[in-house]
Amino acid sequence: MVRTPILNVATVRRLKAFAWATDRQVERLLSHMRLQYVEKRTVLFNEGVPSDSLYLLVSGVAKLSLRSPDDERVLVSLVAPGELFGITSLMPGMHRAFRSEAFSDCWVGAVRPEVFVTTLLDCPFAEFSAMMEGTVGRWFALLYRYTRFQSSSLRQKLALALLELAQKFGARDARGTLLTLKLTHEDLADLVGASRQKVTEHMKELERQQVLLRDRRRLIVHPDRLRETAGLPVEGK
Amino acid sequence: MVRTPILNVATVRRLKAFAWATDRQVERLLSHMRLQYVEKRTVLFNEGVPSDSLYLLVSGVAKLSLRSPDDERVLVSLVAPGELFGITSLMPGMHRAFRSEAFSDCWVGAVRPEVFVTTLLDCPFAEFSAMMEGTVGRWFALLYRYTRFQSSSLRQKLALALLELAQKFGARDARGTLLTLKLTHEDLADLVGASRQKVTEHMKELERQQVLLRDRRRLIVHPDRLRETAGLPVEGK
DNA sequence: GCTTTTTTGTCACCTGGGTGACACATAAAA
DNA sequence: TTTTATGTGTCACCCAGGTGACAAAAAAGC
Repeated sequence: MVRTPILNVATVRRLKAFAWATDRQVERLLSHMRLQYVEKRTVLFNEGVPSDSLYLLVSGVAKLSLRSPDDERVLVSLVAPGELFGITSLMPGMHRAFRSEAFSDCWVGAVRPEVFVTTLLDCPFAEFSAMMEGTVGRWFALLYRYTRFQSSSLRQKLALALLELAQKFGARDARGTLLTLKLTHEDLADLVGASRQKVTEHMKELERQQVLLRDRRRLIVHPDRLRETAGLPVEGK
Repeated sequence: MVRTPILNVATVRRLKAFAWATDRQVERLLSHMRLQYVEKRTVLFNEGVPSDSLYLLVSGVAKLSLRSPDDERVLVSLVAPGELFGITSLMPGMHRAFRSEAFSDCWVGAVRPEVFVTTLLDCPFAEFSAMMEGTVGRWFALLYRYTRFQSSSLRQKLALALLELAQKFGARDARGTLLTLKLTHEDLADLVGASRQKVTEHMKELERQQVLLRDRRRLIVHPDRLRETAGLPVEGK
Protein backbone atom coordinates (compact mmCIF):
# COMPACT_ATOMS: atom_id res chain seq x y z
CA MET A 1 0.00 0.00 0.00
CA VAL A 2 1.03 3.57 -0.52
CA ARG A 3 1.75 5.82 2.41
CA THR A 4 -0.08 9.15 2.43
CA PRO A 5 2.48 11.95 2.43
CA ILE A 6 2.39 14.61 5.11
CA LEU A 7 1.49 17.95 3.65
CA ASN A 8 2.47 20.79 5.94
CA VAL A 9 4.17 24.15 5.58
CA ALA A 10 7.62 22.61 5.64
CA THR A 11 6.73 20.21 2.82
CA VAL A 12 5.30 23.01 0.76
CA ARG A 13 8.44 25.07 1.28
CA ARG A 14 10.60 22.19 0.23
CA LEU A 15 8.52 21.83 -2.92
CA LYS A 16 9.10 25.54 -3.54
CA ALA A 17 5.38 26.02 -4.09
CA PHE A 18 3.68 29.30 -3.11
CA ALA A 19 7.09 30.78 -2.41
CA TRP A 20 5.55 34.23 -2.12
CA ALA A 21 2.96 33.31 0.51
CA THR A 22 3.33 33.61 4.27
CA ASP A 23 3.28 30.56 6.53
CA ARG A 24 -0.16 31.48 7.80
CA GLN A 25 -1.55 31.70 4.30
CA VAL A 26 -0.04 28.38 3.32
CA GLU A 27 -1.47 26.81 6.44
CA ARG A 28 -4.94 28.07 5.71
CA LEU A 29 -4.67 26.93 2.12
CA LEU A 30 -3.58 23.45 3.15
CA SER A 31 -6.53 23.11 5.47
CA HIS A 32 -8.76 23.42 2.40
CA MET A 33 -6.79 21.09 0.21
CA ARG A 34 -7.99 17.59 -0.55
CA LEU A 35 -5.08 15.28 -1.04
CA GLN A 36 -5.58 12.42 -3.47
CA TYR A 37 -3.60 9.55 -4.88
CA VAL A 38 -3.67 9.17 -8.64
CA GLU A 39 -2.36 6.00 -10.16
CA LYS A 40 -0.21 6.02 -13.28
CA ARG A 41 -2.24 6.53 -16.46
CA THR A 42 -5.35 7.65 -14.58
CA VAL A 43 -7.00 10.72 -16.07
CA LEU A 44 -7.48 13.56 -13.58
CA PHE A 45 -9.47 15.74 -15.91
CA ASN A 46 -10.26 15.78 -19.59
CA GLU A 47 -10.02 18.63 -22.06
CA GLY A 48 -13.30 20.42 -22.59
CA VAL A 49 -14.84 19.80 -19.19
CA PRO A 50 -15.67 22.73 -16.88
CA SER A 51 -12.76 23.54 -14.61
CA ASP A 52 -13.57 23.79 -10.96
CA SER A 53 -10.36 22.86 -9.19
CA LEU A 54 -6.81 23.99 -9.05
CA TYR A 55 -4.17 21.34 -8.44
CA LEU A 56 -0.81 21.17 -6.75
CA LEU A 57 1.38 18.26 -7.70
CA VAL A 58 2.85 16.93 -4.48
CA SER A 59 4.81 13.98 -5.80
CA GLY A 60 5.18 12.01 -9.00
CA VAL A 61 4.91 13.37 -12.53
CA ALA A 62 1.73 14.53 -14.21
CA LYS A 63 1.21 14.98 -17.91
CA LEU A 64 -0.81 17.43 -19.96
CA SER A 65 -1.94 16.38 -23.38
CA LEU A 66 -4.23 17.20 -26.22
CA ARG A 67 -6.00 15.19 -28.88
CA SER A 68 -4.91 16.14 -32.38
CA PRO A 69 -7.15 16.26 -35.47
CA ASP A 70 -6.01 12.80 -36.51
CA ASP A 71 -6.79 11.51 -33.07
CA GLU A 72 -3.28 11.24 -31.74
CA ARG A 73 -2.18 12.49 -28.37
CA VAL A 74 0.14 15.44 -28.27
CA LEU A 75 2.13 15.60 -25.07
CA VAL A 76 2.01 19.26 -24.17
CA SER A 77 3.99 19.26 -20.99
CA LEU A 78 5.14 17.26 -18.03
CA VAL A 79 4.36 18.68 -14.61
CA ALA A 80 6.94 18.49 -11.83
CA PRO A 81 6.30 18.28 -8.09
CA GLY A 82 5.59 21.70 -6.61
CA GLU A 83 3.89 22.96 -9.75
CA LEU A 84 0.35 24.24 -9.88
CA PHE A 85 -1.74 23.02 -12.75
CA GLY A 86 -5.30 23.23 -13.96
CA ILE A 87 -5.14 27.00 -13.97
CA THR A 88 -7.98 27.43 -16.43
CA SER A 89 -10.01 27.29 -13.21
CA LEU A 90 -8.74 30.78 -12.45
CA MET A 91 -10.60 32.21 -15.42
CA PRO A 92 -14.37 32.55 -15.36
CA GLY A 93 -16.30 29.79 -17.07
CA MET A 94 -13.28 28.48 -18.85
CA HIS A 95 -13.09 24.85 -19.80
CA ARG A 96 -10.02 22.71 -19.47
CA ALA A 97 -7.68 23.21 -22.37
CA PHE A 98 -5.74 19.99 -21.87
CA ARG A 99 -6.24 16.55 -20.51
CA SER A 100 -4.28 15.82 -17.40
CA GLU A 101 -3.26 12.34 -16.40
CA ALA A 102 -0.72 10.75 -14.10
CA PHE A 103 2.53 10.02 -15.91
CA SER A 104 3.69 8.12 -12.87
CA ASP A 105 1.85 7.44 -9.62
CA CYS A 106 1.10 10.84 -8.09
CA TRP A 107 -0.09 12.59 -5.01
CA VAL A 108 -2.12 15.62 -5.91
CA GLY A 109 -3.68 18.34 -3.78
CA ALA A 110 -6.87 19.97 -5.02
CA VAL A 111 -8.34 23.32 -3.96
CA ARG A 112 -11.25 25.34 -5.13
CA PRO A 113 -9.92 28.33 -7.04
CA GLU A 114 -12.02 30.72 -4.93
CA VAL A 115 -10.29 29.50 -1.81
CA PHE A 116 -6.93 29.72 -3.45
CA VAL A 117 -7.37 33.33 -4.50
CA THR A 118 -9.05 34.64 -1.39
CA THR A 119 -6.49 32.97 0.85
CA LEU A 120 -3.36 34.08 -0.94
CA LEU A 121 -4.52 37.45 -2.17
CA ASP A 122 -7.06 39.41 -0.34
CA CYS A 123 -9.39 40.31 -3.13
CA PRO A 124 -12.68 38.86 -4.36
CA PHE A 125 -12.36 35.88 -6.66
CA ALA A 126 -14.68 37.29 -9.30
CA GLU A 127 -12.54 40.39 -9.73
CA PHE A 128 -9.28 38.50 -9.84
CA SER A 129 -10.73 36.06 -12.26
CA ALA A 130 -12.00 38.74 -14.62
CA MET A 131 -8.61 40.39 -14.48
CA MET A 132 -6.89 37.15 -15.38
CA GLU A 133 -9.16 36.62 -18.31
CA GLY A 134 -8.63 40.16 -19.56
CA THR A 135 -4.87 39.93 -19.34
CA VAL A 136 -3.71 36.36 -19.87
CA GLY A 137 -6.78 34.95 -21.57
CA ARG A 138 -5.49 35.75 -25.02
CA TRP A 139 -2.13 34.27 -24.25
CA PHE A 140 -3.84 31.10 -23.40
CA ALA A 141 -5.56 31.14 -26.75
CA LEU A 142 -2.17 31.54 -28.36
CA LEU A 143 -0.77 28.60 -26.47
CA TYR A 144 -3.76 26.63 -27.59
CA ARG A 145 -3.15 27.46 -31.23
CA TYR A 146 0.53 26.65 -31.00
CA THR A 147 0.01 23.32 -29.30
CA ARG A 148 -2.44 22.45 -32.06
CA PHE A 149 0.10 23.47 -34.67
CA GLN A 150 2.39 20.74 -33.46
CA SER A 151 0.50 17.97 -35.14
CA SER A 152 -1.10 19.82 -38.04
CA SER A 153 -0.46 19.98 -41.74
CA LEU A 154 0.18 23.32 -43.35
CA ARG A 155 -3.41 23.45 -44.55
CA GLN A 156 -4.67 22.96 -41.02
CA LYS A 157 -2.30 25.52 -39.60
CA LEU A 158 -3.51 28.04 -42.11
CA ALA A 159 -7.10 27.33 -41.16
CA LEU A 160 -6.28 27.75 -37.47
CA ALA A 161 -4.47 31.02 -38.06
CA LEU A 162 -7.29 32.37 -40.19
CA LEU A 163 -9.80 31.41 -37.53
CA GLU A 164 -7.86 33.37 -34.95
CA LEU A 165 -7.71 36.33 -37.28
CA ALA A 166 -11.42 36.07 -37.94
CA GLN A 167 -12.10 36.26 -34.24
CA LYS A 168 -9.89 39.27 -33.78
CA PHE A 169 -10.42 41.18 -36.97
CA GLY A 170 -13.60 39.71 -38.36
CA ALA A 171 -16.67 41.71 -39.33
CA ARG A 172 -19.94 40.10 -40.34
CA ASP A 173 -20.56 40.25 -44.05
CA ALA A 174 -23.24 38.93 -46.35
CA ARG A 175 -20.79 36.42 -47.76
CA GLY A 176 -19.16 35.35 -44.47
CA THR A 177 -16.68 36.96 -42.10
CA LEU A 178 -14.64 39.76 -43.59
CA LEU A 179 -11.12 40.28 -42.27
CA THR A 180 -10.65 44.00 -41.74
CA LEU A 181 -6.98 43.73 -42.36
CA LYS A 182 -4.83 43.54 -45.46
CA LEU A 183 -2.55 40.58 -45.29
CA THR A 184 -0.08 39.34 -47.83
CA HIS A 185 0.63 35.67 -48.30
CA GLU A 186 4.01 36.40 -46.85
CA ASP A 187 2.43 37.61 -43.60
CA LEU A 188 0.40 34.44 -43.40
CA ALA A 189 3.48 32.39 -44.12
CA ASP A 190 5.30 34.04 -41.22
CA LEU A 191 2.32 33.42 -38.99
CA VAL A 192 2.22 29.68 -39.64
CA GLY A 193 5.93 29.22 -40.13
CA ALA A 194 5.81 28.18 -43.76
CA SER A 195 7.09 29.35 -47.12
CA ARG A 196 5.25 31.98 -49.07
CA GLN A 197 4.89 29.73 -52.11
CA LYS A 198 3.15 26.92 -50.30
CA VAL A 199 0.83 29.38 -48.61
CA THR A 200 -0.14 30.70 -52.03
CA GLU A 201 -0.89 27.17 -53.20
CA HIS A 202 -3.01 26.30 -50.21
CA MET A 203 -4.87 29.62 -50.26
CA LYS A 204 -5.80 29.00 -53.90
CA GLU A 205 -6.97 25.56 -52.95
CA LEU A 206 -9.05 26.90 -50.05
CA GLU A 207 -10.64 29.39 -52.42
CA ARG A 208 -11.46 26.60 -54.80
CA GLN A 209 -13.09 24.69 -51.96
CA GLN A 210 -15.15 27.76 -51.02
CA VAL A 211 -13.65 27.93 -47.57
CA LEU A 212 -12.76 31.52 -48.27
CA LEU A 213 -12.92 34.09 -51.04
CA ARG A 214 -11.11 37.24 -51.91
CA ASP A 215 -12.43 40.66 -52.72
CA ARG A 216 -9.40 42.56 -53.92
CA ARG A 217 -6.87 42.32 -51.11
CA ARG A 218 -9.53 41.56 -48.53
CA LEU A 219 -10.32 38.07 -47.29
CA ILE A 220 -13.77 36.76 -46.55
CA VAL A 221 -13.72 33.53 -44.63
CA HIS A 222 -16.29 30.95 -43.70
CA PRO A 223 -15.54 30.07 -40.05
CA ASP A 224 -17.44 26.78 -39.95
CA ARG A 225 -15.67 25.44 -43.00
CA LEU A 226 -12.39 26.69 -41.58
CA ARG A 227 -13.01 24.79 -38.38
CA GLU A 228 -13.68 21.75 -40.45
CA THR A 229 -10.48 21.99 -42.46
CA ALA A 230 -8.58 22.73 -39.25
CA GLY A 231 -9.88 19.49 -37.83
CA LEU A 232 -11.63 21.22 -34.94
CA PRO A 233 -15.05 20.16 -33.69
CA VAL A 234 -17.53 22.28 -35.62
CA GLU A 235 -19.81 24.52 -33.55
CA GLY A 236 -22.75 22.42 -32.44
CA LYS A 237 -20.89 19.33 -33.66
CA MET B 1 -1.07 64.94 -39.95
CA VAL B 2 -2.77 62.34 -37.82
CA ARG B 3 -5.59 63.28 -35.52
CA THR B 4 -5.20 62.18 -31.91
CA PRO B 5 -8.09 59.91 -30.99
CA ILE B 6 -10.25 60.72 -28.00
CA LEU B 7 -9.82 58.15 -25.31
CA ASN B 8 -12.68 58.20 -22.84
CA VAL B 9 -14.89 55.66 -21.14
CA ALA B 10 -17.19 55.39 -24.15
CA THR B 11 -14.28 54.66 -26.48
CA VAL B 12 -12.94 52.03 -24.13
CA ARG B 13 -16.35 50.39 -23.95
CA ARG B 14 -16.62 50.33 -27.70
CA LEU B 15 -13.23 48.68 -27.88
CA LYS B 16 -14.53 46.10 -25.42
CA ALA B 17 -11.44 46.60 -23.28
CA PHE B 18 -11.63 46.25 -19.48
CA ALA B 19 -15.16 44.96 -19.84
CA TRP B 20 -15.18 43.91 -16.21
CA ALA B 21 -14.18 47.29 -14.79
CA THR B 22 -16.51 50.03 -13.58
CA ASP B 23 -16.70 53.42 -15.28
CA ARG B 24 -14.91 55.02 -12.38
CA GLN B 25 -12.06 52.57 -12.57
CA VAL B 26 -11.71 53.02 -16.29
CA GLU B 27 -11.68 56.77 -15.85
CA ARG B 28 -8.95 56.63 -13.27
CA LEU B 29 -6.95 54.28 -15.42
CA LEU B 30 -7.26 56.53 -18.46
CA SER B 31 -5.99 59.49 -16.48
CA HIS B 32 -2.75 57.60 -16.03
CA MET B 33 -2.43 56.41 -19.58
CA ARG B 34 0.04 57.97 -21.99
CA LEU B 35 -1.30 57.86 -25.50
CA GLN B 36 1.25 57.54 -28.27
CA TYR B 37 1.30 57.26 -32.02
CA VAL B 38 3.42 54.47 -33.45
CA GLU B 39 4.19 54.49 -37.13
CA LYS B 40 4.08 51.30 -39.17
CA ARG B 41 7.17 49.16 -38.71
CA THR B 42 8.33 51.06 -35.63
CA VAL B 43 9.46 48.83 -32.78
CA LEU B 44 7.64 49.50 -29.51
CA PHE B 45 9.75 47.15 -27.44
CA ASN B 46 12.26 44.44 -28.15
CA GLU B 47 12.46 40.95 -26.75
CA GLY B 48 14.77 40.63 -23.78
CA VAL B 49 14.44 44.16 -22.43
CA PRO B 50 12.96 44.76 -18.96
CA SER B 51 9.23 45.23 -19.13
CA ASP B 52 7.91 48.28 -17.36
CA SER B 53 4.73 49.14 -19.24
CA LEU B 54 1.48 47.54 -20.13
CA TYR B 55 -0.11 48.56 -23.42
CA LEU B 56 -3.59 48.93 -24.77
CA LEU B 57 -3.93 48.96 -28.52
CA VAL B 58 -6.37 51.75 -29.33
CA SER B 59 -6.29 51.59 -33.11
CA GLY B 60 -4.32 49.92 -35.87
CA VAL B 61 -2.69 46.52 -35.73
CA ALA B 62 0.35 45.57 -33.69
CA LYS B 63 2.54 42.56 -34.20
CA LEU B 64 4.44 40.32 -31.83
CA SER B 65 7.43 38.48 -33.14
CA LEU B 66 10.47 36.52 -32.18
CA ARG B 67 13.90 35.98 -33.66
CA SER B 68 14.53 32.35 -34.54
CA PRO B 69 17.88 30.55 -34.24
CA ASP B 70 18.60 31.12 -37.90
CA ASP B 71 17.85 34.78 -37.46
CA GLU B 72 14.48 34.84 -39.10
CA ARG B 73 11.46 36.58 -37.65
CA VAL B 74 8.61 34.41 -36.47
CA LEU B 75 5.33 36.26 -36.39
CA VAL B 76 3.80 35.12 -33.13
CA SER B 77 0.57 37.04 -33.17
CA LEU B 78 -1.25 40.06 -34.45
CA VAL B 79 -2.84 42.30 -31.85
CA ALA B 80 -6.30 43.80 -32.47
CA PRO B 81 -7.67 47.10 -31.16
CA GLY B 82 -8.94 46.72 -27.62
CA GLU B 83 -6.35 44.12 -26.68
CA LEU B 84 -3.87 44.50 -23.89
CA PHE B 85 -0.34 43.50 -24.66
CA GLY B 86 3.07 43.52 -23.04
CA ILE B 87 1.75 41.55 -20.09
CA THR B 88 5.15 40.26 -19.05
CA SER B 89 5.14 43.55 -17.14
CA LEU B 90 2.64 41.96 -14.75
CA MET B 91 5.20 39.44 -13.57
CA PRO B 92 8.07 40.51 -11.32
CA GLY B 93 11.36 41.16 -13.04
CA MET B 94 10.28 39.46 -16.22
CA HIS B 95 11.78 40.52 -19.49
CA ARG B 96 9.83 40.90 -22.69
CA ALA B 97 9.33 37.60 -24.40
CA PHE B 98 8.55 39.03 -27.83
CA ARG B 99 9.30 42.05 -29.90
CA SER B 100 6.37 44.28 -30.53
CA GLU B 101 6.12 46.52 -33.53
CA ALA B 102 3.43 48.39 -35.40
CA PHE B 103 2.00 46.29 -38.23
CA SER B 104 0.09 49.34 -39.41
CA ASP B 105 0.08 52.86 -37.98
CA CYS B 106 -1.19 52.56 -34.42
CA TRP B 107 -2.37 54.50 -31.45
CA VAL B 108 -1.23 52.87 -28.27
CA GLY B 109 -1.96 53.66 -24.63
CA ALA B 110 0.71 52.85 -22.05
CA VAL B 111 0.27 52.44 -18.31
CA ARG B 112 2.54 51.37 -15.52
CA PRO B 113 1.54 47.90 -14.42
CA GLU B 114 1.36 49.02 -10.78
CA VAL B 115 -1.22 51.61 -11.68
CA PHE B 116 -3.13 49.10 -13.76
CA VAL B 117 -3.38 46.57 -10.98
CA THR B 118 -4.08 48.90 -8.10
CA THR B 119 -6.73 50.74 -10.06
CA LEU B 120 -8.65 47.75 -11.35
CA LEU B 121 -8.17 45.40 -8.45
CA ASP B 122 -7.67 46.65 -5.01
CA CYS B 123 -4.68 44.69 -3.93
CA PRO B 124 -0.98 45.49 -3.78
CA PHE B 125 0.89 45.08 -7.03
CA ALA B 126 3.67 43.00 -5.51
CA GLU B 127 1.22 40.39 -4.30
CA PHE B 128 -0.73 40.23 -7.52
CA SER B 129 2.45 40.03 -9.46
CA ALA B 130 3.82 37.16 -7.40
CA MET B 131 0.54 35.35 -7.80
CA MET B 132 0.67 35.75 -11.56
CA GLU B 133 4.16 34.40 -11.68
CA GLY B 134 3.26 31.43 -9.53
CA THR B 135 0.24 30.53 -11.59
CA VAL B 136 0.72 31.56 -15.20
CA GLY B 137 4.49 31.91 -15.24
CA ARG B 138 5.00 28.34 -16.36
CA TRP B 139 2.38 28.66 -19.02
CA PHE B 140 4.31 31.51 -20.40
CA ALA B 141 7.41 29.35 -20.53
CA LEU B 142 5.41 26.78 -22.46
CA LEU B 143 4.25 29.36 -24.95
CA TYR B 144 7.83 30.43 -25.31
CA ARG B 145 8.96 26.91 -26.10
CA TYR B 146 6.17 26.35 -28.58
CA THR B 147 6.76 29.57 -30.44
CA ARG B 148 10.44 28.58 -30.72
CA PHE B 149 9.43 25.19 -32.02
CA GLN B 150 7.86 26.85 -35.01
CA SER B 151 11.11 27.49 -36.77
CA SER B 152 13.29 24.75 -35.37
CA SER B 153 14.66 21.51 -36.72
CA LEU B 154 13.92 18.32 -34.87
CA ARG B 155 17.36 18.40 -33.28
CA GLN B 156 16.68 21.88 -31.92
CA LYS B 157 13.23 20.95 -30.67
CA LEU B 158 14.70 18.01 -28.81
CA ALA B 159 17.29 20.26 -27.22
CA LEU B 160 14.60 22.74 -26.16
CA ALA B 161 12.43 20.02 -24.68
CA LEU B 162 15.35 18.49 -22.80
CA LEU B 163 16.28 21.90 -21.44
CA GLU B 164 12.79 22.35 -20.08
CA LEU B 165 12.92 18.91 -18.52
CA ALA B 166 16.31 19.66 -17.03
CA GLN B 167 14.87 22.76 -15.38
CA LYS B 168 11.92 20.90 -13.97
CA PHE B 169 13.37 17.53 -13.16
CA GLY B 170 17.11 18.16 -13.13
CA ALA B 171 19.41 17.30 -10.24
CA ARG B 172 23.06 18.33 -10.15
CA ASP B 173 25.40 15.47 -10.85
CA ALA B 174 29.13 15.13 -11.22
CA ARG B 175 28.70 14.54 -14.94
CA GLY B 176 26.06 17.21 -15.61
CA THR B 177 22.35 17.52 -14.87
CA LEU B 178 20.59 14.27 -14.17
CA LEU B 179 16.95 13.97 -15.17
CA THR B 180 15.12 12.34 -12.29
CA LEU B 181 12.61 10.83 -14.61
CA LYS B 182 12.56 7.79 -16.83
CA LEU B 183 11.60 8.74 -20.33
CA THR B 184 11.35 6.57 -23.39
CA HIS B 185 12.18 7.86 -26.82
CA GLU B 186 8.51 7.58 -27.54
CA ASP B 187 7.71 10.06 -24.75
CA LEU B 188 10.23 12.48 -26.14
CA ALA B 189 8.80 12.00 -29.61
CA ASP B 190 5.34 12.90 -28.33
CA LEU B 191 6.75 15.92 -26.59
CA VAL B 192 8.35 17.35 -29.70
CA GLY B 193 5.80 16.03 -32.16
CA ALA B 194 8.10 13.73 -34.06
CA SER B 195 8.43 10.05 -34.85
CA ARG B 196 10.06 7.72 -32.40
CA GLN B 197 12.62 6.53 -34.96
CA LYS B 198 13.98 9.97 -35.72
CA VAL B 199 14.17 10.79 -32.03
CA THR B 200 16.29 7.67 -31.54
CA GLU B 201 18.60 8.78 -34.33
CA HIS B 202 19.03 12.28 -32.98
CA MET B 203 19.49 11.11 -29.41
CA LYS B 204 22.29 8.81 -30.54
CA GLU B 205 23.84 11.69 -32.36
CA LEU B 206 23.56 13.98 -29.33
CA GLU B 207 25.26 11.31 -27.24
CA ARG B 208 28.04 11.08 -29.79
CA GLN B 209 28.46 14.85 -29.56
CA GLN B 210 28.64 14.64 -25.76
CA VAL B 211 25.63 16.87 -25.35
CA LEU B 212 24.13 14.18 -23.16
CA LEU B 213 24.88 10.71 -21.90
CA ARG B 214 22.89 7.82 -20.60
CA ASP B 215 23.28 5.84 -17.43
CA ARG B 216 20.89 2.95 -17.83
CA ARG B 217 17.50 4.52 -18.47
CA ARG B 218 18.53 7.81 -16.91
CA LEU B 219 19.61 10.82 -18.90
CA ILE B 220 22.38 13.18 -17.91
CA VAL B 221 22.38 16.36 -19.94
CA HIS B 222 24.77 19.22 -20.34
CA PRO B 223 22.57 22.35 -20.32
CA ASP B 224 25.08 24.71 -21.91
CA ARG B 225 25.66 22.42 -24.85
CA LEU B 226 21.92 21.88 -25.12
CA ARG B 227 21.38 25.62 -25.31
CA GLU B 228 23.95 25.74 -28.02
CA THR B 229 22.36 23.03 -30.11
CA ALA B 230 18.95 24.61 -29.52
CA GLY B 231 20.27 27.82 -30.99
CA LEU B 232 19.65 29.79 -27.81
CA PRO B 233 22.06 32.38 -26.49
CA VAL B 234 24.34 30.52 -24.09
CA GLU B 235 24.36 31.73 -20.48
CA GLY B 236 26.78 34.63 -20.28
CA LYS B 237 26.92 34.60 -24.08
C1' DG C 1 17.28 -18.56 -14.06
C1' DC C 2 13.86 -18.19 -18.30
C1' DT C 3 10.03 -15.94 -20.86
C1' DT C 4 7.46 -12.11 -22.35
C1' DT C 5 7.07 -7.34 -23.17
C1' DT C 6 8.93 -3.00 -23.91
C1' DT C 7 12.47 -0.21 -25.75
C1' DT C 8 16.23 0.83 -28.92
C1' DG C 9 18.78 0.95 -33.21
C1' DT C 10 18.88 0.90 -38.18
C1' DC C 11 17.29 0.03 -42.46
C1' DA C 12 14.82 1.42 -47.30
C1' DC C 13 11.32 4.07 -49.11
C1' DC C 14 7.87 7.94 -49.51
C1' DT C 15 5.97 12.63 -49.04
C1' DG C 16 5.03 17.38 -47.44
C1' DG C 17 6.89 21.24 -47.65
C1' DG C 18 11.34 24.24 -48.52
C1' DT C 19 14.08 26.67 -52.35
C1' DG C 20 15.13 29.26 -56.39
C1' DA C 21 13.51 31.02 -60.47
C1' DC C 22 10.61 33.57 -63.34
C1' DA C 23 6.19 35.41 -65.51
C1' DC C 24 2.26 37.92 -64.50
C1' DA C 25 -0.83 41.01 -61.85
C1' DT C 26 -1.67 44.71 -58.89
C1' DA C 27 -0.70 48.78 -56.42
C1' DA C 28 2.01 52.80 -55.40
C1' DA C 29 4.83 56.54 -56.95
C1' DA C 30 6.18 59.84 -60.21
C1' DT D 1 0.00 57.76 -67.69
C1' DT D 2 4.17 55.47 -67.22
C1' DT D 3 7.41 53.59 -64.08
C1' DT D 4 8.70 51.02 -60.23
C1' DA D 5 7.82 48.17 -56.46
C1' DT D 6 5.31 44.72 -54.31
C1' DG D 7 2.34 40.68 -54.40
C1' DT D 8 0.68 36.31 -56.66
C1' DG D 9 0.78 31.97 -59.26
C1' DT D 10 3.32 28.01 -60.83
C1' DC D 11 7.12 25.55 -61.98
C1' DA D 12 11.13 21.75 -61.17
C1' DC D 13 14.06 20.05 -57.74
C1' DC D 14 15.70 18.75 -53.04
C1' DC D 15 15.65 17.32 -48.22
C1' DA D 16 14.06 16.62 -43.38
C1' DG D 17 11.43 13.84 -41.35
C1' DG D 18 7.39 10.26 -41.54
C1' DT D 19 6.37 5.13 -42.16
C1' DG D 20 6.81 0.23 -41.91
C1' DA D 21 9.61 -3.51 -40.91
C1' DC D 22 12.61 -6.15 -38.24
C1' DA D 23 16.56 -7.47 -35.22
C1' DA D 24 18.98 -6.62 -30.98
C1' DA D 25 18.91 -5.16 -26.24
C1' DA D 26 16.76 -4.12 -21.81
C1' DA D 27 13.25 -4.52 -18.44
C1' DA D 28 9.68 -6.73 -16.19
C1' DG D 29 7.32 -10.95 -14.90
C1' DC D 30 7.39 -15.49 -13.30
